[in-house]
Amino acid sequence: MPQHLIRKLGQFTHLSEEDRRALEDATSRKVRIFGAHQDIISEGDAPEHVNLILEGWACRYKQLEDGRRQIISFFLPGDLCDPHVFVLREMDHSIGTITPVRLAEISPDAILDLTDEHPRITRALWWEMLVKVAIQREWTVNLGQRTGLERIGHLLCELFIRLRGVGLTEGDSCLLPVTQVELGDATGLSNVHVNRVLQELRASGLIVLRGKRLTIPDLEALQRVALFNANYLHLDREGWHLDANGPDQPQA
Amino acid sequence: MPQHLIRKLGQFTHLSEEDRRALEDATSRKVRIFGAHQDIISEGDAPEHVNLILEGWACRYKQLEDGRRQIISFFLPGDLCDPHVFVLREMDHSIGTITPVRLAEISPDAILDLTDEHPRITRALWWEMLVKVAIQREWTVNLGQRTGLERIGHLLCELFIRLRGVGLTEGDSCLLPVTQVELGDATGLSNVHVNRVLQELRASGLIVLRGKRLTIPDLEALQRVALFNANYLHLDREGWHLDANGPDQPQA
DNA sequence: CGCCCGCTTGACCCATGTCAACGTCGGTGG
DNA sequence: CCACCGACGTTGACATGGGTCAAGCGGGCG
Repeated sequence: MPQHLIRKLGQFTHLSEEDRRALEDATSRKVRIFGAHQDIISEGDAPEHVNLILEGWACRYKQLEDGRRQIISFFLPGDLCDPHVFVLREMDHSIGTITPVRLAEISPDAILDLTDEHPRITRALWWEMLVKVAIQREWTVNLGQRTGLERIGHLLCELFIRLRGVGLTEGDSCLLPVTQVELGDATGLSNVHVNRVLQELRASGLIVLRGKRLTIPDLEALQRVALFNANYLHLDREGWHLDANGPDQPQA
Repeated sequence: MPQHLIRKLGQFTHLSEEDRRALEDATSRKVRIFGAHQDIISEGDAPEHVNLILEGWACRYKQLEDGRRQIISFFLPGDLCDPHVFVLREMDHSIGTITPVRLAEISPDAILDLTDEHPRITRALWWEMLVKVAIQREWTVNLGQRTGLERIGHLLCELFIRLRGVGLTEGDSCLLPVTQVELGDATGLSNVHVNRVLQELRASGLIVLRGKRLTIPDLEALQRVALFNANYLHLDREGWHLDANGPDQPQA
């Protein structure tokens, strides 16, 4: 079931067969289905379990009193929503679906069991959490310093590379099931301006975007115009040096 | 020594005398001094220890190739820089001082000892980390959705409340040792525009800012114009419900 | 005493927002 | 099977928040 999560964590460290089984076990107890544009948990609610996205896209967002809305981050398949929020009493933001979503609910206890018994999983979950925070920092830079064109380009690079990490790209293309309004909510731009920026990216051949399919013919070129540096995604098998079994452990 | 940290964690949970001693012990091994505008650690470096700010202000920042700079967050006295970064191989951003800074270097091992032996400290550090991430999310909203006036107002509210949490306010005022350029780097505005916004806040009586001293005569009023909601700081003694000693434990 | 850094102000400009209309496509019901 | 509808995308005209450039100012420090 949680192939995407396992594949993602595999970018950081090597997981044993038993690690995988433990992950499968912990994430198959309770599965829930949501339609598009539904709240999974709302601001003010008490967080009760950790959610693992199995399929579909979701996002964190925050709505201001006057209706302005900011998408704070995207959740893709394989993403965990806050392994440790239950330390806090209530949510300060909402998590909602973008597409229909299938997710696994994991109890705090199951997370504790998992990490108690499996040091590699523990470290891998740490890595996944630290990367998530690094992404949040990068969004701060994106919104604070980059132009509209750079913001959209940067976001597209990030999403493509994250999707690739969970096996959801085909060659140089992937599905991008978000509307232009949602891209605007994520980048702090109006939908009209998002549209114009997309036209510009298309016209310069940096992207092909038809319907929900995004193709990036030359990822490096797009990275260059968006000032995108992937270092914040920490993708270079960093965990191997911490892995007690060493990098020589054969891949299953 | 680490009064500010202890005071801050006390907003979340009750720490025993012994917890405090352990904190004092772990944070007094190695103290370092930095001048203003120096890097504590630079992008690309390998993180080696956790830094606790004892005195002075610092910030995370990221510099784009063309010179644009974004301040990603502020570190105030009592703030820890990333209790767990050492899982990652290299820094994807820099941490630099704003004023002269005195900080304690804590080794990863010391953190592990601390958390192994002291469950309340563990939970309190979790809380402090989760709040830090929540602040990062709020900055995303700030930069993405708020106007210049709201951004600056929001930042001032946040800083004031955080300083109050570590005992660094006097009544309705505090020290604000940052230049207008730095405020601009944090809010994604030009220094010129920051200046005009500050004038406007002054003119409307919402702030008094002379030299490095900031006074907020009516914090609620400022919160209102900045659309500031303090829920993301999770300040309401949330930890008491988790504290084995219960809320009835007498305050030292 | 003089210099430099940070603050302030004015004039002008541009990226992006707003408003409004129109196009297009997929789904639904008659 | 067609007509309609609503959501999303596209386009143009115009407005504006905030950026840029440039000059002046004031005070703390060498």
